[in-house]
Amino acid sequence: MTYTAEQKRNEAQKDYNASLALCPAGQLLEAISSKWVTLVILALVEGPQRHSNLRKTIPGASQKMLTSTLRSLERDGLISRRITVTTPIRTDYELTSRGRSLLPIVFEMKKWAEENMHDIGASRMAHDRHQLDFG
Amino acid sequence: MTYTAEQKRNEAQKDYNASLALCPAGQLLEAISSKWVTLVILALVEGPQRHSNLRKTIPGASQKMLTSTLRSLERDGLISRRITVTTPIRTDYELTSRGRSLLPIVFEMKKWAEENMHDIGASRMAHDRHQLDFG
DNA sequence: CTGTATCCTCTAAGATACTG
DNA sequence: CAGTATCTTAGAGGATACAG
Repeated sequence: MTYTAEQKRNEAQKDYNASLALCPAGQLLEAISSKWVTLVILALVEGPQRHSNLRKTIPGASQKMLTSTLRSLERDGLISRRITVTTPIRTDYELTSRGRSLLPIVFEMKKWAEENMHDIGASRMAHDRHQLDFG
Repeated sequence: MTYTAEQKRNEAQKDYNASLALCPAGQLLEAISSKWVTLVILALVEGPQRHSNLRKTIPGASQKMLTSTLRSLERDGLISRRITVTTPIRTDYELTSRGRSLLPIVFEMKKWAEENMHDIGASRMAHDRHQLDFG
């Protein structure tokens, strides 16, 4: 049985993905770059927040997404969860020191996003219009 | 017709998503945080690269994903594409100045990821083991 | 070499309802 | 209030074949 160059390349890809998955950065970038991670971290900058409070602060996230984002961050040791067994129950989320070590990056991303939002919007429109004309 | 508090909250969410989508940061974070964006940008740090070269540098990405990532970055004005009409055809991708303005952030993310990869791996294992025992 | 088009699968994520 | 479970669906992404 023979392979084309294309097929060989596909095999190489599979091997690569199976073993190292991605470059060192890649693994964590996925964890950090989830749609809501940055927003949750920013919401916790000022201090511990209750679950219900986070929902108000980040109305774009469904409860399901919020919970799963929080679980994921907890698993990675970026936030901690403290439960107070009252009725009704109460839970507070807080950045760990490792979570706080991400703050400089998160702030920079926020800053960059705010500074470039306008221009990127313009680029997109220009690009899309060009697609309409010639695409 | 009456609504429960839960339903009202869901409605509020929809409105929010429909109008502002997300906070200023959110819009762009999605663009930046795609699985391959960081890797492509890092691959272009040293200078322009051909399509085939990028495939070699980032073997984890299928051609489809690579192309669509490149298109997305081009649309946002973060990279430029120059085509040379020879046979076979040749295309080179290069960071624009706006793309280069992302480099400090990308480097910091890479650095953070490398520094914390080990500890986060440990946290995950501990967390997962706990789940097995008590979850 | 660089890309597009097709098909197909599988997961992310929303809606909803329910438990402690 | 905080969280889980279930159902369902849109879309991301892989495999493959083809085109300029």
